[in-house]
Amino acid sequence: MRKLDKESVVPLYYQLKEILQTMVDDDDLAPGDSIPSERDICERFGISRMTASKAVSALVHEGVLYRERGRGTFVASPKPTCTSSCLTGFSDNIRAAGLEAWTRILAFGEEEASRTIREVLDLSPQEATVFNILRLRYVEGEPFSLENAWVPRCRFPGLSRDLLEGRSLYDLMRTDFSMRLSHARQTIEPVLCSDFEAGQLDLDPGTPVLLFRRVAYAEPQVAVEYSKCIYRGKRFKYEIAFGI
Amino acid sequence: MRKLDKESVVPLYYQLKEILQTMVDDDDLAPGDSIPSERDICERFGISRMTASKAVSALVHEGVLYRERGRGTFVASPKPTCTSSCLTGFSDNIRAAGLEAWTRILAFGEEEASRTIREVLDLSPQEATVFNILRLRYVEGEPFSLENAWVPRCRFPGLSRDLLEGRSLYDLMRTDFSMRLSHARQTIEPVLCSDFEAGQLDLDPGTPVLLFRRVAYAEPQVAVEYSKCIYRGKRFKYEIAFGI
DNA sequence: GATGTCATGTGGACTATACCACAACGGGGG
DNA sequence: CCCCCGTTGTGGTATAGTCCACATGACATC
Repeated sequence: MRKLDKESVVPLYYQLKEILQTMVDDDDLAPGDSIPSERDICERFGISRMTASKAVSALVHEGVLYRERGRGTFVASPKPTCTSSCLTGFSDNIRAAGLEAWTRILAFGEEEASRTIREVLDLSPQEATVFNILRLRYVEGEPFSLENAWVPRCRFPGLSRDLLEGRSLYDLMRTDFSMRLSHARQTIEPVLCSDFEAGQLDLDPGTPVLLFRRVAYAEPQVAVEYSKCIYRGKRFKYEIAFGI
Repeated sequence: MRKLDKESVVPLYYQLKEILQTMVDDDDLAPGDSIPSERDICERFGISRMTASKAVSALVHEGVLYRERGRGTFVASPKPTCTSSCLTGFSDNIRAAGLEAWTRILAFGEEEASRTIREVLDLSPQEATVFNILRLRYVEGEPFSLENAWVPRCRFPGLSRDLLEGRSLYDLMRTDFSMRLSHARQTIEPVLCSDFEAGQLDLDPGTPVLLFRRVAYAEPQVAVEYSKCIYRGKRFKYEIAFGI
């Protein structure tokens, strides 16, 4: 057990936090294991409980540990990192709100649909090739959302990066493929952005953002797009009017 | 200046945090303004410095305030709001989905409305008394959301904790006050939950959650409720169907 | 006028202590 | 055998005080 240096300029709680973090990293403590109680820690390291608690709190805040009142503090399971870097969008109505908006295509590829996407888009194995489009959207010159969309190749023959450049995907569906969207279903959930997403959106990694997952339908019940979109939440709020 | 209720189950630091948040929201404090020093706050509210510091820390963590050693604590620049309204049929009714739901009232108080709440609810100074209701909602036995609601006393004479116990606020509005809600406006933003919120919702502090701010209207354009609601995002996703 | 010093006020860190709510456990009584 | 009820240990909150590092402005000195 490492000791604390009470003369150091590094705060005690921070030193203690590093020690605990190391123990978790080194598997001295496995997920689900309890760490020593705060009172134990005080005694072992010769510090006050507030200081011990502060170190533990920091790790709890980072998701390394979790507390249960009356039971103890435990090592959390490693978070399934959301590196899927899947993102999507629905911001056609940004312009309708009178804001300047434009889109940069980061990647445009053709690939075999994963099982999830095949199921969501209801694709048979014969038509399981999809276009995967990763776009970064700007509003008023600021990065706004990172959008990852999949559309079945069979429904959009000849779709290419050049064709999409500078245009809205939905507009293109309408004009070039005579496809009118009828509705969409989407879910919203709050997540912490990954390093990549943070870099693209000009945020600090770990900033809370909104993840929209969407399936868009054309004609009755024909899924034509699946997308996952990360929205900056700190700067933009979504206003929704609804009937009760 | 609102007071703290030392008898409440709501922690003092959390009450103080809400007060400070309100002051920022109400523009009693503009971006760049310094807030009272921690020692000032202690004295004014009759609490210890650790408690004051904890409240300030929470707001610093949320980006509402920032500290500068030796200088003070200041109000951060607000997040620019971008509203994109989409037509949605948003179902507020969990029970309609066939799930068991119940509510625990954590606090029921009567207080003078802050300026923001007065403006939002369109209250004249003569009728600026509001009921403040803090409720924890459970779905299928699990904590689901933490809702802080304000309703004008003048519109709900005789409303009490007992009256609300075990009932839906909206149901009560309808049956006991003959008030029919027409619509509501709300914004969604992703935030990191505080220690208190985490405790109530059985989450780890810092877990990303959804913050819904809502204004509900009865009859054409009469605001009858303002609420801030924290939803667990990890387990429950909001599904929204919308036309394009 | 420029410069250095010092008092003051700020947040940062820490101690020592207290009481509470909750979970787990175990013993005693039905 | 099961259930109730203390006991014990845990984290949650709060108090009252201490010392430190840093920023600022007033003031004295050069």
